[in-house]
Amino acid sequence: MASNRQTIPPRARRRRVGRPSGDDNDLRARLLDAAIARFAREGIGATSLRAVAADAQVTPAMLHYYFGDKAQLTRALLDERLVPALAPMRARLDQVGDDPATLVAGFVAGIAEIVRKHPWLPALWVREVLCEGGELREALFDKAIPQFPQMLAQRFAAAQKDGRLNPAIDPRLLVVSLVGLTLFPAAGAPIWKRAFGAHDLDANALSAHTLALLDGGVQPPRTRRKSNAIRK
Amino acid sequence: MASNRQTIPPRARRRRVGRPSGDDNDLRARLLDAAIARFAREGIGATSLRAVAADAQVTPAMLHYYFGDKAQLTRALLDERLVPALAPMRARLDQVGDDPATLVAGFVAGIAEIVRKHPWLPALWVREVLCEGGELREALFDKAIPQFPQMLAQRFAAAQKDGRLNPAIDPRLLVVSLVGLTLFPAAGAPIWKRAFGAHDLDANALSAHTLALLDGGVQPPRTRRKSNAIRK
DNA sequence: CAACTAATTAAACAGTGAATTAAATTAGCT
DNA sequence: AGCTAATTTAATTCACTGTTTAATTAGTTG
Repeated sequence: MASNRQTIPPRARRRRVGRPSGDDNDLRARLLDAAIARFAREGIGATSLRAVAADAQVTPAMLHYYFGDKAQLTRALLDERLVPALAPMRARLDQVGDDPATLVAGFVAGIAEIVRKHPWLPALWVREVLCEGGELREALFDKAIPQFPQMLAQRFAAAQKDGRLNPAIDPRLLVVSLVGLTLFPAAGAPIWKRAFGAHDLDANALSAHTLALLDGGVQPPRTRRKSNAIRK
Repeated sequence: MASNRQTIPPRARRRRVGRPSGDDNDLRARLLDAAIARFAREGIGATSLRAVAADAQVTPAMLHYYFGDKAQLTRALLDERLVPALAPMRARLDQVGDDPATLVAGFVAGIAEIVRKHPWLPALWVREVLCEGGELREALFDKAIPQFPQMLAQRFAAAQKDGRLNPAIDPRLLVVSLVGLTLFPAAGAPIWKRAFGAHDLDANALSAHTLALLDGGVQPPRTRRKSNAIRK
């Protein structure tokens, strides 16, 4: 809403009409970058192609030239940005063994790496996957993470059968909890950093905390067996 | 009191013009209900007053009559729905003591109760508080939860000093983790229920799982201290 | 160097649906 | 009978949106 007054074009940064000279050969990638940044910040539905074009200092017609229409742009974003961003996680989890502790550690580290490399991802995930009616939810169900959560849950369940996982937790919900302890804090970082004034907490601190919580829970090592405040 | 609520007269889908007969005196509350449901499903920005009015089987002009404009409707929603919905949590946490275990259990139970009573809340929270640019974020910072997270974090920090909290976790991030383990799974329930086909998992199962995870972490009780001797 | 192709902007097109307001209509209350 | 409260109808106002066509310029090639 606020950034849409372009009737007076800034004289400085204005391209001449016609084919430009020089090497602007990765413009398509720049358009994708601009689009994904806007989509993450405002949501796909609320983002106009004009805004994306303005961010990339280009006219809306360029988006049509490179992508056709908005749906195809979104699809390109999914295929060329989101799916590749998530891909390393699968490889990583295939490498670590079947032990729950290493699986969990691998997941936490994997999300941390993804978030570090693609800062737009948590917000986009929340908006377009977590929210009902998000435009990427169905697509991700179909192609990106076909049976990824199920695979994780099954490995947890197998470990639980072998007595290598806390028997009181649910293997499927553990996957949900892992997302809630990694992607969710990443998406909410602006909030809690401000709420706590916690500018000393970086990604490493978050990972360490999360791993400690997942490893031992809230109680201190000593009183684990004696204090049965939450014992069924 | 509830004589003429949502029981639509089968013949008259459309109301007649002019003041209606009978006691339709809780219409304002019904408008708020319709609005909050839409806002949670589609987001405030994407919801038209027309849609809200249609849901309540009323014309858009009624919304103007009762609330003025959209901003005032949103404000009313915040004051009369969201804040009261969150209020019991504070009372609950004042009752349980300062022990981290009871605090955590109280928080989990408190969120579960809120979600049960107000099913729209998780989605609305995600959309309008968690997402950047959410229309309720600033308002909540100002009035609803003024120092609520800080208070929790301080109580955790104090307990940690006394050795009653796992020293490897961060008291502030523990608050974040708690939200990620409760509100987030509630908001994402449609996703994971579908992903896992987990229709056997209800709110109780979720609470039990979460408490178990927070209490002991992922590892089974016996093998906690880096032992690979699997005791059965 | 002429012709063709690629990249780009400018400007128009064709809708859409939004919030809000004014006025008319009906019911209840004194 | 008349005032007030609660509704709907219909009009007003208008900001944008995605998309397309045509013009313009730069490289490329024969």
